Amino acid sequence: MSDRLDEARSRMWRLFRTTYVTVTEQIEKDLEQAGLPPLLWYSVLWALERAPDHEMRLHELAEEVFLSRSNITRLIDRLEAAVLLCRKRCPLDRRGAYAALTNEGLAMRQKMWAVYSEGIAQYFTDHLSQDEVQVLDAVFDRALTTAQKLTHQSTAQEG
Amino acid sequence: MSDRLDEARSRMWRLFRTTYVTVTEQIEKDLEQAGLPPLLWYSVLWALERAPDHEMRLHELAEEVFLSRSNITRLIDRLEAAVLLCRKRCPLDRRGAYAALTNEGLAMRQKMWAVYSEGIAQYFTDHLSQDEVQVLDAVFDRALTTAQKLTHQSTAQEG
DNA sequence: ACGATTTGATTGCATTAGCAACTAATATGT
DNA sequence: ACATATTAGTTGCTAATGCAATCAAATCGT
Repeated sequence: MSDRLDEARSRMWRLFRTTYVTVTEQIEKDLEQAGLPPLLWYSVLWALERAPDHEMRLHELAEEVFLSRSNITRLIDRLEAAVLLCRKRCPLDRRGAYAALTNEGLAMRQKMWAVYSEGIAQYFTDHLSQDEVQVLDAVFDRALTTAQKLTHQSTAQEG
Repeated sequence: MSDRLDEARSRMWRLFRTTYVTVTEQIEKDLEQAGLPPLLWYSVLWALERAPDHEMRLHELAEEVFLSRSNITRLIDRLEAAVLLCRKRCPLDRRGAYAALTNEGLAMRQKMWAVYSEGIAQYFTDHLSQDEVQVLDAVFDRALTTAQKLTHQSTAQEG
């Protein structure tokens, strides 16, 4: 199995990982310093903003932001308490609930994006050529597609 | 500020982030399924294995694995309880402590690497050409260097 | 040399995370 | 149609995280 992963690839993986953590951590600090909520909140707000009618079912959100069910409940609690979204009953499935973006949530996402995008640029993408961006895009797109295929495959086998 | 980050770059960032989370999460699951500890433990063991005499000061480790001081204390507690490392007094600085890798820790890292490397390959690097690996390596290396420079700069200003 | 500051590690406390158990509602299989 | 299984969401419990406070030891300034 160590044959599959040559020196260059494992080195690259290490850099990948470190870059992710470093950049993300720095952005989190910038957000906090600006008195804004963490990146996770941004992910939720952004997912809702893209969704039709600015609302999503909780389990869809959980999948979108890679969180467990129980955790999404509590996260939505906090966002609701901050009036960035509100819960709505689902008429078609009376078990279910929607999380719906509020105007405050919309405004908050924009405020966060100012800091967030600045961080992405400053700590990462400013130093990339157009060609490099292209390569990274292609690579991640491919990796994601296959990784997700494998993931669903294995979960299907389990159940 | 949105000028600095064009469509291609922000899309690429989103893919970068999602790829990292997806691949990492899948590897964590594989480790757990194999009855092995999480990736964080691996990072510690691997850092120690590379270090001279297989031992490092706690604060060095904290920096290496991006954890707060208090957290590294508790993490080392757990690893010590699992006999994968042991604390050693530092003769030069009597405040300080070393974490020193044990034989069990060495063996554990190797066992984990079998699963870990398999995951890296399967979910990510198998689908990359040599050229792509080269580009990613260069890009991350550059990003890391500048991000770390900026980070230390800002913390220096603060203090 | 000695008081003031900084640094290394640990502990207390509050927040956040995941797993498992639970409730309610829907889907399925005969 | 009715018992069974699945799915959606919430809640209880435990583990893990970060910040602030603490304690001990080293360093700095004079």
